[in-house]
Amino acid sequence: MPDVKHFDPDAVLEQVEHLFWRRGAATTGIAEVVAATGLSRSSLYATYGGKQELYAKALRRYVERRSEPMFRALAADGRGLPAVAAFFDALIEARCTGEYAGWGCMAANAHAEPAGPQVRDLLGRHHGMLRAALRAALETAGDQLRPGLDLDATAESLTLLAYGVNVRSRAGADAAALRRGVTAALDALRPTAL
Amino acid sequence: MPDVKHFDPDAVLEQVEHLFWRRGAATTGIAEVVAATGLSRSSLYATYGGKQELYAKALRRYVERRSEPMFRALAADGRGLPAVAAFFDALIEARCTGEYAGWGCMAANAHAEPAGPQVRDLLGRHHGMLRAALRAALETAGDQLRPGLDLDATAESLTLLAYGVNVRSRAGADAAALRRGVTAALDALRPTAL
DNA sequence: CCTTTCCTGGAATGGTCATTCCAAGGTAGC
DNA sequence: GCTACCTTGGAATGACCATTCCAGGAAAGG
Repeated sequence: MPDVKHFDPDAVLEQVEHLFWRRGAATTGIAEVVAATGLSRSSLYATYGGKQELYAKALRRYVERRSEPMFRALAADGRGLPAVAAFFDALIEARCTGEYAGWGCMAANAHAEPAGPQVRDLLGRHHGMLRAALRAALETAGDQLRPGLDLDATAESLTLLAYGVNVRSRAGADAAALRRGVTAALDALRPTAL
Repeated sequence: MPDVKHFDPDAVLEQVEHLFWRRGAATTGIAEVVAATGLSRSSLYATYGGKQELYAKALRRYVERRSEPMFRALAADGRGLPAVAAFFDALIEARCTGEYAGWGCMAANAHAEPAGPQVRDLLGRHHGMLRAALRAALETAGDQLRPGLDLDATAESLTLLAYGVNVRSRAGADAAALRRGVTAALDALRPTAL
């Protein structure tokens, strides 16, 4: 009983993820998925279900395998503000140079198109985990931060900043400009130098 | 020679703008545009061109008639930080309550889909004008700001923040949370109270 | 080595897409 | 009131969409 697949489902899903990430869900046809993966239509449908499910699975892979590892590293990094700065540096680097430049963040992109409950859950989870990671990083910042700062609200503002970076990077925003904006936001959190 | 149209082209374009704004370009069919406007296909094509041109015209209307008036008001308001706070309050109010709640910003949404040169120009213009307006407002803030602040970089960071608000509001983000995030970002710009 | 079982590939299908075309209708000038 | 012209509405068109189906094939158990 060869109930083993003749291909690696996760490797294929990664190619699908790349396709939906770059092109979006609505404008990407199954024919393109077939061409990109080399699989046949029937194998795709049998393995992953229809297009909506396929997109949801690809987005899930993106969130779990790409976003959340970065969020976990940020939350575990105990350095405080330098950790936050490193996170944003890595984000801008990933968004503006290399293989995925100009693709933006797949989760941020997904906000623009009509989404089913699965996708909506993933977007809420993405936002919640980023916010929690930033909050955790800020908690370790101690006196790197100006006194009296509301950590919850600050984490929320940095989360929104990250979404802004993601969106604008898709329009080919200048990496240096993004870095300046992020640096300004982080510098404002520091105590006033005397 | 009745070269007058039997309808108001701008009123129709506003309905089209609403449709594309809410539903996105790729997922909206011409049939829906016909149903929403009451016009016939031939009138639409004769007046506005094909779907791409129609979308570009609708986005142009959005930028010129909705975004830029707010940007101009922000740039002309001489109050400094309160002007910026009022701008963000109005933004969140518009994004989370009333007729357009959950629609996000049409220009921010447009980042997610493949765009022709016209659309790309409009997105650059949108970002540039918002950034310039924030910069102008910050210039009038005087000692409401902590000393030594880089106004260019701060304007960029607030621009990114606004895009973040726009994106997240499309996923039904809580208005109060957005307000807290914005407030934290603005508070960080103020001089430290002693 | 043969049978059984499930996966695979390509063709087939009904629906929807953007776009075009043509006859009908209404208005301005004469 | 008549003619000429432009706009309109609805039907027609060809391409592409997501999805399904069926025959062929490869691998494991006996």
